[in-house]
Amino acid sequence: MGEKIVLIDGHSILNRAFYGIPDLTNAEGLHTNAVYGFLNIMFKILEEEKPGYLTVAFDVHAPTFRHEMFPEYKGTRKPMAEELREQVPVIKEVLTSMGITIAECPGLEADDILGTLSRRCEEQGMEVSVISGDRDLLQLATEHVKIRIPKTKQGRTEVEDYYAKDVLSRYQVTPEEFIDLKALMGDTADNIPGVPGIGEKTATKIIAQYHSIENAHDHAEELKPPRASKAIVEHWELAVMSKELATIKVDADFPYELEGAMLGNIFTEEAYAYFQKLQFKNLLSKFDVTAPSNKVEDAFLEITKADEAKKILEEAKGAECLGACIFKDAENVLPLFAAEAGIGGIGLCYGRDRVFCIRTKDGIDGKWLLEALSGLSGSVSRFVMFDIKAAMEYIQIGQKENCFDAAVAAYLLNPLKNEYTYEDVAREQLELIIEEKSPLWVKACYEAYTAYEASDIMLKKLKGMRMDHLFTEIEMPLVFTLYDMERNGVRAEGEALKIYSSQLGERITELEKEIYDETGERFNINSPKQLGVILFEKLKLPGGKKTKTGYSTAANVLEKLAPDYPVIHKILEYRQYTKLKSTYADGLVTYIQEDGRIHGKFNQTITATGRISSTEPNLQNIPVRMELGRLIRKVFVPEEGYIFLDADYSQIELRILAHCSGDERLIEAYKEKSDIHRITASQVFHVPFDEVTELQRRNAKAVNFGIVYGISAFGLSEGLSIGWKEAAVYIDEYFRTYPGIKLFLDDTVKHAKKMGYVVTLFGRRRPVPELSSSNFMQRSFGERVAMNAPIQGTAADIIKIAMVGVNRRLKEEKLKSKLVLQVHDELLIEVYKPELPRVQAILQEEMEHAADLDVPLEIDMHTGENWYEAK
DNA sequence: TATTTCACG
DNA sequence: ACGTACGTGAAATAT
Repeated sequence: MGEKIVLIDGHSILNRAFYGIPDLTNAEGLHTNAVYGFLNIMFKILEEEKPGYLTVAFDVHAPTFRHEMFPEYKGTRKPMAEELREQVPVIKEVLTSMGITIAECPGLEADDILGTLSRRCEEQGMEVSVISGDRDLLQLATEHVKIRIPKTKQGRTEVEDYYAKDVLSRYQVTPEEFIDLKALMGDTADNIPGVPGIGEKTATKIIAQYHSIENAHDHAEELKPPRASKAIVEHWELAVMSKELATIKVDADFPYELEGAMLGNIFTEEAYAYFQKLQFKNLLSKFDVTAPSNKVEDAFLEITKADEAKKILEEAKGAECLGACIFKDAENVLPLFAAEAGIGGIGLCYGRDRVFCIRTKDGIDGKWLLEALSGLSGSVSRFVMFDIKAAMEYIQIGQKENCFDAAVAAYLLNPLKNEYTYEDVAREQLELIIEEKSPLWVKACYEAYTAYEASDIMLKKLKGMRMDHLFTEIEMPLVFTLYDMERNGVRAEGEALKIYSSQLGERITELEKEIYDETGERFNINSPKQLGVILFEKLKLPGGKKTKTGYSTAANVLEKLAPDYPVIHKILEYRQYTKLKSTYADGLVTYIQEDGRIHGKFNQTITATGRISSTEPNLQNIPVRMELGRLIRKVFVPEEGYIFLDADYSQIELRILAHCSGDERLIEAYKEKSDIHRITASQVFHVPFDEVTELQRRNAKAVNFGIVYGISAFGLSEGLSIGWKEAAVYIDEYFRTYPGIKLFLDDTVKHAKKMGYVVTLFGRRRPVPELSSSNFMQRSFGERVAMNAPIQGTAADIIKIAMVGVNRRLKEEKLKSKLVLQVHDELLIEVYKPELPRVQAILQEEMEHAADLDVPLEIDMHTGENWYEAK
């Protein structure tokens, strides 16, 4: 067998990747999904084929036509989406950086290049694989030329392979005849007209029998459907022209050196840098080259001697700015012992040539080192770290006012990213690429250096974006508030959870049995796949497909589809119980620590809107809506002598909307009465307040929700289970009633489209890149985001202010009561009983006065011996 | 690792 | 013609 070459249809694969992969952008806002998808397909093919040669063909973008004589059939093509267009030069650069040959030639389409190259290579005795998303290429298939069509199914790419015989068995025509097939049936995507009235079926029949349009034309009288017979004679010229259009050149004349297409190492340093810039993290693992060394690194020093460490720590005292990090002893230590071993060392930077990693070795004790760092944090003018809250497990912060959390700053600059590591910040703020395989001590130096060097840059950017106040006065103080809250934790009764769990377990077993009886089969009820088959195929329930992998068995779908089947209710009940058992009863016990409390994490750099998120465990989604689940809250209890005090804002988001829009009627409504949904119903439906029906109130409530989510008739109709048109009427009536809201929302979207981002009352930004998408769905999503983010974000700002205020007051007034939970618009405080009146006053003041709006901020407050009672 | 479902605001 | 409500996280199953 001869040498192997892979030929890729550049635009076709890029196009496939673009539509097959959800939108991706790198830090600079450059769209990268098509490039990413292209590379994935290419790597997959290369791994499979291991070819000796590779070439990627592109069309030249100057206005050239494959067939100059029929330009009208090429001129109607839709313009390429801008998000895709901008990726074309990128993929070319990336390929070039990998030393991959790009073939393009003015006047020639990629198809013709591929056809000609495949023919030339085959003639030299090579095996050829042509990769394209375009079935036109099938005409090139031979015994040695394989056409490969990748399909992105459910995120994975599968490839359909066609040698000549495969084309025959799939389409009943040879590759050569495939051209004639196309000529008859036409191809709208490629602007090949074909013969009117002849579709795929007829065309296949004709070509399979007569092998060419010419022969078919000669035997026109015999052609089977008389309709086709007539058509082929009548439109003979069109058929000939179509054939010409459909024919790919295999003898084009353009320069090409096979030697240049030989595959060397494609994982070059240059390519590595590109991949980093494009943020193709999981593709970086394919590289085993080392990136070029950076100059800053030359100044880094590893310190292992105690006296040197002492000198440095002394020198760092009183520095203008100190960047620091703490790292664990990661290398070659079993996890079991790692905790015992403590830390591996610290990174320090207080000048561009003052970058050190001090390791805990021989004479350097971890505890001593951490104490020294604690001291430094109080002596320097600015103390910078990534994730100070996490660092506080190891050090005590000297003065909180001078702290700068680089991760939090980076989050404010762009809240859409997944993580805020020093590597990311180094790349984005310092244009510094850190080699993944660097030794641990070098990484520590980089982290400290990045903290030191980027803090100023980021602060300037925050100032420029008017977020310096948000950062210094809200987010940084919040770091310490969250730390306190995590440390406090919340007490939970493990025994009660276990009892609850076993009770659920009993009912689950019962339900399981009943479900098996009624379906006549034992299966895994938790498997949507198995359940779907049982319900929709075996029991033949009405309804059908929903998700891309099969049937949807989501509760709302099942409820709507088959409310009359008792099995359905059993299954939904089963779901409810298993959810409660696994996620809450069993899930929570594992988090109870020796002190009887759960110390969950509250994350400050996760959400796109500015909200806090809760993990390990998530304490922000403890059941409350259903009584059965709500019971779980009884296991959350204060310690002896304490009582829970819970306060939540009353409709904070709608109040924010009232304030921001300045809509007079809504503002008036809030100044008067408290049942806002009823007022809305009364005003929207033009009925007296006291005569509003339950249904009207419910509808008004849904509309209020919809407004906050970024209203759409479709969404509202889903939420209310009503028709699309009816929902549109509600929205229309709502906007007629509150014209200020409509104006405000329109304005917000307009601003977002112009500026690319939206802002909260306190200056927090959320970029909305989806607004510039050419995809309708994405763009609509962007519009809803633009309407929702300022409202949800402002609510987040306000409760953050309240949290900081409450926590500060509790500490200032030396109270024993402590903040234990935040659930977006709700705070839970464990109150030392004698302090209850004082704490109630503090909570009320700090929450209601966190912001000064045109409408009052009201809270509902309750006490209780557990969380169930306090809500 | 991705998908589905469901808990919360 | 397109096909969704906004923001999260955990567990279980499928791949």
